[in-house]
Amino acid sequence: MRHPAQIGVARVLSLRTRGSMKLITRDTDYAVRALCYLAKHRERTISVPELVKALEIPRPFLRKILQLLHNKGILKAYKGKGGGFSMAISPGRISLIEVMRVFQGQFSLNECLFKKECCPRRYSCGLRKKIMEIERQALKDIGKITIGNLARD
Amino acid sequence: MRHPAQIGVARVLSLRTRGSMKLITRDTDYAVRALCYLAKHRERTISVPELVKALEIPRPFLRKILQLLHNKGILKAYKGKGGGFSMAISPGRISLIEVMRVFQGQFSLNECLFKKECCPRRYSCGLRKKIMEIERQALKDIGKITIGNLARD
DNA sequence: TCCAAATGATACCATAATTGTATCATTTGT
DNA sequence: ACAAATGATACAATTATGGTATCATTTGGA
Repeated sequence: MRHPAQIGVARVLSLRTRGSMKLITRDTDYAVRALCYLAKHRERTISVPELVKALEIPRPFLRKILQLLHNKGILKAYKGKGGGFSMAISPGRISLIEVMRVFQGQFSLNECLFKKECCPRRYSCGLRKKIMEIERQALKDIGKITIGNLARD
Repeated sequence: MRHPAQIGVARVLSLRTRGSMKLITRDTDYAVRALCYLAKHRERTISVPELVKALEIPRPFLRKILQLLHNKGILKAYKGKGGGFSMAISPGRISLIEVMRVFQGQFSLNECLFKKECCPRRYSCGLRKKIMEIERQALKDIGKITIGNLARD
């Protein structure tokens, strides 16, 4: 009679140890903070130094983030002395999902499933349908969250 | 009169270019494939070589994945000639979420929000609540998908 | 008994993503 | 003219991802 090999005690086999799936990366997070700040002070033009002070985000990183938001048309930018950034769109019309897309790319639950027509794996189409439905719903919900909402606390 | 700086044309500022958020990583995907195969042949013990042939997954990587599934108590392992792996639990009781947790760690939409009590950022509690609700729902849905489901196609 | 075939444990490694820094050019208000 | 701001872009450190490789151990069977 054959018996299964014993299960080891708390031995960590690595292969993803400390990781934890995070849907929102740091740059998205910073971007949201900055956008909220700008949304709360729409009357003024806000400079990077001010944002750095208020939000405690590393300066060069924040600059890059703001530049990208500007290039994407989400912010207006004013160069020169007294310059800075301001919202280019109403905060209520900027959803979290858009910000996520700027910094994290398109959403796709599992790349593997999308390569090759309908995937050579038998199981995948079933999984794909279900997963896509979940994704669709989550996107819809995240889409409802706007900078406007968040800025109002 | 001051006017906003112009928006550049299709200039890519890097800071996440080709990335696309994927919720299911390759090892989870491989694990699911392997589990489905095992689920479909519960009567037998399946060896790595057989799985490699059937699923076209790189051998050493698959071995590591199976070992981890074994250590987590999801698979039974038989050493020695004629050995291999088999399900330790009913496929219907292994949900996708568990497999994801094994390979991708705990789910957490945004780490930043969880560090420091309730976060020094004003906006975050609002965001956190909404995001957590979305997360909760998605987890619930993913939890409903089991290896049993998937193996049945 | 010995060997081949299997897993167990673990160390290593290449590439890409993440999270930044640093620098120089340009614009603009005073 | 100068200082203060953004624009563009190159570089860099750390971690995650997706693997390889190696040696030890177990086990069935000739």
